[in-house]
Amino acid sequence: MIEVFKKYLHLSETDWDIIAPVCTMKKLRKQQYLLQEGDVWRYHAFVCKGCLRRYRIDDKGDEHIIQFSIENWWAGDRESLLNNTPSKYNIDAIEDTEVVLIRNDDFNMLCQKLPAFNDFINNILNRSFNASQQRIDAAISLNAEEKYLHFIETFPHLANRVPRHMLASYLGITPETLSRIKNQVAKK
Amino acid sequence: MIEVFKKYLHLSETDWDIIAPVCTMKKLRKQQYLLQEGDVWRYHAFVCKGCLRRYRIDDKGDEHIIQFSIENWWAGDRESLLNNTPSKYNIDAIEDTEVVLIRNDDFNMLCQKLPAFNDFINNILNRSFNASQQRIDAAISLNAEEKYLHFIETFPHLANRVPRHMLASYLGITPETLSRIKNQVAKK
DNA sequence: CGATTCTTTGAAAACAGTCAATCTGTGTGG
DNA sequence: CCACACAGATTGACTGTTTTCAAAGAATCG
Repeated sequence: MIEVFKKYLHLSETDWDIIAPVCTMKKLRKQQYLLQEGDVWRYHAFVCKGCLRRYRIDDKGDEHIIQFSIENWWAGDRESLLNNTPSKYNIDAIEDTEVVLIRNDDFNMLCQKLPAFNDFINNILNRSFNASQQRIDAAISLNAEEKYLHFIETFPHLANRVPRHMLASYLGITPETLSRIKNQVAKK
Repeated sequence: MIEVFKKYLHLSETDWDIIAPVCTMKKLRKQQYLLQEGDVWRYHAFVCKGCLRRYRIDDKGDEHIIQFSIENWWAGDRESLLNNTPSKYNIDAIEDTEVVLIRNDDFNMLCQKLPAFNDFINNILNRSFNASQQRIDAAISLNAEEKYLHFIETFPHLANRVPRHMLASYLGITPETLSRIKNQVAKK
């Protein structure tokens, strides 16, 4: 559980004495919500095991997946967290999942007290930022087939782990199109 | 020039005594490059006046605009900056533009010495991050017409300021499609 | 004013989406 | 443990949207 967290974030034991008390372990069953549209998100969530998805439901009732979060990544809704506004997203578990939750004020305290923690977090933020820039690039530059190929190249592990219709939603194409593309690609 | 920078970032005069020496003013003519593909980006650039675009050129020679930066926003390539790698982007001026440049090490020094500066930067980063999340959402959820409407709603000022073919590139559609959509929308 | 670049328009082709039917696999309850 | 139900995946035929290519108009800049 929290061992995973520890393993990933290399800090001294005394640092951990500060971190541990503000951490809450949460287990999610497949399909279970971590956040529902309309609620305000107040945490930072570190995924120790499993896989989460963050998605929006549009006027027509269609789901659009903004993000997948697997082990060793963070999940949540920064927008809701920072602005104290109701979230427009849902977050739920694609697999049985375990997360560490840290309340926002505790989190800020950790960033202030522990420079190593702060650096760690900044590093993650920067990588996330770069990742979203690349996703924008892919979304505006590539056609459906290229988007699929780009995805399996960038996240080879995820492609088999995520249900196809969710992958389609993430890529911004229909499940039917994705299915046809997969066939087409397989033939080559 | 730097007055604009001052006006936007509210700090004491003694703080400014620290900031001013590490700032370089740079004027760019329309069309002039701030960064070219292959170069390593080593600065943080604050736009005082004008408008920049960051774009990538794909294998077919087509441009894809990742970002516009207008007054009071930052520009640059974080990926190149943080990883010390050659940039895959070009940045150039859409209008005559004035930017303040701060070298990365100076910038980090400012963040450390001046908490107010650090907060200011973090705030910008967070807002940029949220903006890119929303752009991803739009890119995967909307059709061409909706993308256009979403843009002029989100950035009403920019729509008239940016050449159409660049707006098309930013939205991930062709100039022809954008032209037709505009007509169609105007009729309603 | 002339040249270049940008924008618009039209027609055809390529692409992706929709709808409906079938197939597959998984899990649940009898 | 089997059979059934259900959700997800695939396939086909069709529709609609977007791109492509080519040409003609506008706008801009030297």
